Amino acid sequence: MPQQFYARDALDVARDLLGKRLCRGAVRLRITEVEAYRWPGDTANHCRAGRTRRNEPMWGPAGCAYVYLCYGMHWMLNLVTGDTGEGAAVLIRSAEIESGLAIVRRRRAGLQGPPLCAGPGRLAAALGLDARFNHHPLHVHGGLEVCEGEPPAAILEGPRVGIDFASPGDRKAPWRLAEASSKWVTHRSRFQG
DNA sequence: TCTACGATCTTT
DNA sequence: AAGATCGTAGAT
Repeated sequence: MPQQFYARDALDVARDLLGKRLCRGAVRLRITEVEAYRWPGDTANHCRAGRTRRNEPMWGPAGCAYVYLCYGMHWMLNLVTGDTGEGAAVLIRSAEIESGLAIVRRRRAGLQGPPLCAGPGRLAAALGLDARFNHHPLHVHGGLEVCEGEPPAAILEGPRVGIDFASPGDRKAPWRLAEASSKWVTHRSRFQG
């Protein structure tokens, strides 16, 4: 996807990322679940308190990766959105493995059992991501990139996961999006009927 | 420096 | 319901 694709409101980018393909070498994943961290005023957003060393990529140009370590053990992949100077991003939470299953299994050697690619920690592990991918431009060919794909027929919308510290309004905001028909979605019961 | 805690995942 | 496990942020 061109850089322009990412230079919009995180919620719009999140919706359009569903069904797109996330590729690194032979590993190709179809995105099934995402979360938008918007700007400004989103109290769940890592940038809520301004610029810090960790959230640096989020203030930079759209289309770059924001990769950070969560709970001391899981890498999270975010794609920076909006204009430079705004702190917004989309967290990629789950995907379906379209190719490169053997490589993904190898990378997940330390973890156990299926599902292989549901949940943001597993997804980053499947792609073999770590701090080296922080700031990586997704819109540049080669390395890690996002390619065209078929959009989902129906989309589920619900509150984001793991943000109990945010304001009541932001905790309720339906900014987690998922492909309704996909098996590769976490916390299904938390979506509206 | 010091310390509390987190956009998770697994097993119980 | 809780443990693994460590970088970050805000306070000192």
